[in-house]
Amino acid sequence: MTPLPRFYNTLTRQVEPFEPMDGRTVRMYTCGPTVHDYAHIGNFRAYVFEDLLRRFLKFHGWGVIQVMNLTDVDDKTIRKSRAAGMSLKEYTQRYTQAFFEDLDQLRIERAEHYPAATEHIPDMIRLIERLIEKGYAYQSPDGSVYFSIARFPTYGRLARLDPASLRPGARVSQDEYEKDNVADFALWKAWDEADGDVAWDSPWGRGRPGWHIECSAMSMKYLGETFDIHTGGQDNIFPHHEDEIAQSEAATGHPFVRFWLHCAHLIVDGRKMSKSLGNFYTLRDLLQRGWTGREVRYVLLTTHYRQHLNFTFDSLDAARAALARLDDFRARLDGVAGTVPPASLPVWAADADGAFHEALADDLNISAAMAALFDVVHEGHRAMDTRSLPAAEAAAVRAMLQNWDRVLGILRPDETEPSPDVVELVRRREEMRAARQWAEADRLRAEILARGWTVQDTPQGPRLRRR
RNA sequence: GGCGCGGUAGCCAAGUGGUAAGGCGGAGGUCUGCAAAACCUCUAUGCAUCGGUUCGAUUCCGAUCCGCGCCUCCA
Repeated sequence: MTPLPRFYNTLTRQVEPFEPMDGRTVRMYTCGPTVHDYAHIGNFRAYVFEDLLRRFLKFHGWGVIQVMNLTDVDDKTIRKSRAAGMSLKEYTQRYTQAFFEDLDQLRIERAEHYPAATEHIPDMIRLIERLIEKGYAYQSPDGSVYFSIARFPTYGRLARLDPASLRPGARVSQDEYEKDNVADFALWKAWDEADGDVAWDSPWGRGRPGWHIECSAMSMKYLGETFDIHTGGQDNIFPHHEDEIAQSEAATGHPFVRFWLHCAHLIVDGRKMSKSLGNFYTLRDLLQRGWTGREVRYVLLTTHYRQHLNFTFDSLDAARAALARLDDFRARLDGVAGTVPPASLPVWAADADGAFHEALADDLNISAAMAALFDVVHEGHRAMDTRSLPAAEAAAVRAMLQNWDRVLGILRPDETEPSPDVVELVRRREEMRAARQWAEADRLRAEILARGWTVQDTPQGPRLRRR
């Protein structure tokens, strides 16, 4: 009955029907943050996309086991923690906590596992040992270990890159002469002075893991050697995900991941976000400017994930207006439905329900899903205008929207209560209105507005709305 | 240079080989003490440009122009 979801698989560059391997539970891995600073809205675009994916898979009826890694050891975390005079752990814990606070603001559901790299060093070491045993990795004189891409013939398949054409780029560091091939990548990095006291013992001496190996070790630990979905930003396709495939499949001999889903980048005012352009925003920056996490979520959510998202303050304005409309509709629906038990859906709502599910099943076509949502708002208002929406049907529509919000995560309003003085102003305005003292009533309305609330006079009495 | 993505109304953004969803914004009207919200009407003879295929293309093919991403550790 329900349509099988179809997703665009980077591996095949095609939209393919998706079903979990075991038919019931989707196992997915999502590349998480490097906890060296507050995450920016470009990062959160990816996490909101992954949240939509996870919520939709559940909405569709499957279980989900999602793993998101926390990279808490790398060049940046080491450098910044030392600059701050803090231990690595102390430093990364601060930003890990900030990350989870931001996730809550954006209404991003928690994954089942958030493994930290530093807590899985033994898993990584074992994986590297397997690769050495099988001849896919070699130790360099300084004690680093590299993966030999020459030993892995399908290297470059995901990114569609020809390994032979890979040339050293500007960012290749000085110590790379240790490698057999410039495109070989580090599995284990021998300690050097810049690492300070950050080091673990290994069969190859003291050092720390390379970046890619954590994702292979932790994903396979929690999800098995072959799992359903791996996601990330498209900038991770190469080299990160390419390298994950190489080291994982070389070690296990099995396919690593069935579906690779990548989201496109976010740009701001038509340009790449950068500190020098002054268009670089963290979520905290936007909250400080008075935007809500819900509004930011709306903007990040409602552009299809494979489309470049142009983030602007105009788009936040539009989000605020659209959410206000949704809130007004919901409030009106509540007024009609009351506490009556739901009946069956009116035809227009049942149609929209089907369209909503089908839209998301079509590679997460959020635009079409939102169109279905606004069709419901429109038809619902029309029905209520003509008093042709019985309470039981209104209750059914309300229940349907609550169900949709399991996927969208935007319909539930923020709980903001007016302060007692605003409530008092509203009460006095009602008195003035009852006494037909329009000038005074209007003055009070202006005063209420100045305090951030709009008053709507409805048949059920005055209704307050933020801003 | 290699690989890839995109150019649809004022802004954002779906989509289809048969004649352009939706959101924001704007104009007029209904309702309202006045508003707000809602509702009604209007807001792309055209989907970067030029060719081609076709009965018919925004949708397929080719070329051109413009914008963007990745090419070794940025979601």
